[in-house]
Amino acid sequence: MSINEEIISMLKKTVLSATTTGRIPDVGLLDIQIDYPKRQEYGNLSTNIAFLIAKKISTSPYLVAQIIIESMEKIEGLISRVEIAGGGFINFWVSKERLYKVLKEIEETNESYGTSNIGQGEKVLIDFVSANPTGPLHVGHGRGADYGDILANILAFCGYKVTREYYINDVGTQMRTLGESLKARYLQLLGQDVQLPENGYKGEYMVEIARTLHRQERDTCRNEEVGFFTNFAKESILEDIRKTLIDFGIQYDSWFSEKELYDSNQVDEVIDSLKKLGFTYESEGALWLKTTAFGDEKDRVLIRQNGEYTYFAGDIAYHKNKYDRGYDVLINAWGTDHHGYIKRLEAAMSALGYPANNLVFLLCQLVSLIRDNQPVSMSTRAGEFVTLSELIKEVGQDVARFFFVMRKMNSHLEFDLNLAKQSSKENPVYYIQYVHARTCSILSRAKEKGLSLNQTADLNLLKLDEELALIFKLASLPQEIINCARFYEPHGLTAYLIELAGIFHNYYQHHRVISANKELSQARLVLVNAVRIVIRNTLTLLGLTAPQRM
RNA sequence: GCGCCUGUAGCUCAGUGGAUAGAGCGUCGGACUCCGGAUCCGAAUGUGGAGGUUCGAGUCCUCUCAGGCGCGCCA
Repeated sequence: MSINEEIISMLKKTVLSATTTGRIPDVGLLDIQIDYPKRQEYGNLSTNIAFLIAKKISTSPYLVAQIIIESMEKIEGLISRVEIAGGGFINFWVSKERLYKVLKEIEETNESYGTSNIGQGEKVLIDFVSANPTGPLHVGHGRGADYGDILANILAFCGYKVTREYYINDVGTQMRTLGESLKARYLQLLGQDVQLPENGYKGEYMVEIARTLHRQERDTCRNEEVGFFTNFAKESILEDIRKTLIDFGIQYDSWFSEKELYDSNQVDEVIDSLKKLGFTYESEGALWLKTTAFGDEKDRVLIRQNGEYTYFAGDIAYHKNKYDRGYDVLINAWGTDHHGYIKRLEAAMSALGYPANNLVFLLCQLVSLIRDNQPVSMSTRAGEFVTLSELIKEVGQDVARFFFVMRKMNSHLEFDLNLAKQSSKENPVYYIQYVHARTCSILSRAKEKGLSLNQTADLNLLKLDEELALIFKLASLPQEIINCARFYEPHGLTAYLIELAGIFHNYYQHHRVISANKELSQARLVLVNAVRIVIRNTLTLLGLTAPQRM
């Protein structure tokens, strides 16, 4: 049990006993909150429980707090001091013994320190990036990629069974346009005077693909159908996307093709089901789904007048397929430009009788790139966007990943290339990674001097305020991770790392780890090692490297 | 016009309805002959606006102003 859990359990017991002895009336269930106070003189943790109770029974929070403290069912070795402050806050100081236990725990659990089991083995499928295979990933996709991957890491750490999936939109008009564009570029290489189609893909990468095709097949493809070119373009682009994601440190468990949904009749089947359920109708030559019956603004088309299926039709089949594969939670990490699409998909799934509340939509706001205080144009049509792989090349994988996840996903991200690159030494990524390198360096230095990590080190020697604050910060990692998982917000971990790094650097600057005092040195080495483990585990969750040297 | 998101320090942004609103960058001034100076210490500047809810509001509600995105038988 974590310290927070122990305190909550202690408070629950206390309230129960105060109720049974009649000192407090029965107030029912309480949502007890444990806070981290902002000021050191308020202790390590605080609770507002007295305010909650006082409100229900209309009395003074201070009085309630007093009663709670007097009837406190103390847990042995957990708390060293309790105080009332600010008119009703109850502040706790965690005992040294409890903190030393955390150090032991970190050492023993090592790579798995910070894990929890709030997921209880629930199966989660997270669909992220899923950019159309019509061009290279750009910077905006990078944010979604980073976010989805880190979220998957965090959920897995919290006991969920996570699958990362990429949904490939490989049917429809855009695919035809893609094939036509490649064919035009290819024929141009053969010296023919051919124009790109009107909404064709103008990017330079299409010329590259045409060159590759020409290199492989010479002029033998000149009479091939568009479908041939579509396929060739799709495969080369997907290969490029896959490679870019690997360069970014991201591996998918599954690549799911929309085309296969059609080929295996799953789209027709799902439309049949919807028809039988009576949620469809025909109008103006098209087939509509009554999404308004489930709160959508207007009904949506499934099959167009010209007989083609909409993207929506395929997506319903896709989500049905995901449920049928046995996933409990379906997470869709999309760009904010898809938000209008959520209602209709929820409506469709409700119509089919699937639990809509297991559908989770997480929207990443857009990214704008800034260079030399000027916005960088990222128009896809003109083919002048900055690709993700260019960004990785320019600022490095770690910096790119950290910058993407540093902000809340529903705020816009301004990615300042100059800041990320030129002032890289002032960069928070390095600030954090430096802690890792430094701890590694201290440990190896200690080893040279014949001081090794020792199970029997006397941790009681760690009694400086800075040391206890540092350990307490290490102790809060599991809870930090749980909070991130619960709200699907990984950016909290970046803040955690910056704070932890600050505390450590400060400590290091003012106190020697390795000194003439052998016992003290050994105790401090245990602390340093614990910092190393926590930093490394958290960096790993964020998809970042933990360098031993820099 | 309607819907979603965002307005917090000079800039980029944190901030479970809780106590004196915090970081980084930038600016200015300092630090051990020492385990890594990619470090540390110190200084300054504040919630777009108006109401409301309550013991308490950056956080919740209403209105308003400003910016972004979306409102296809595109994907």
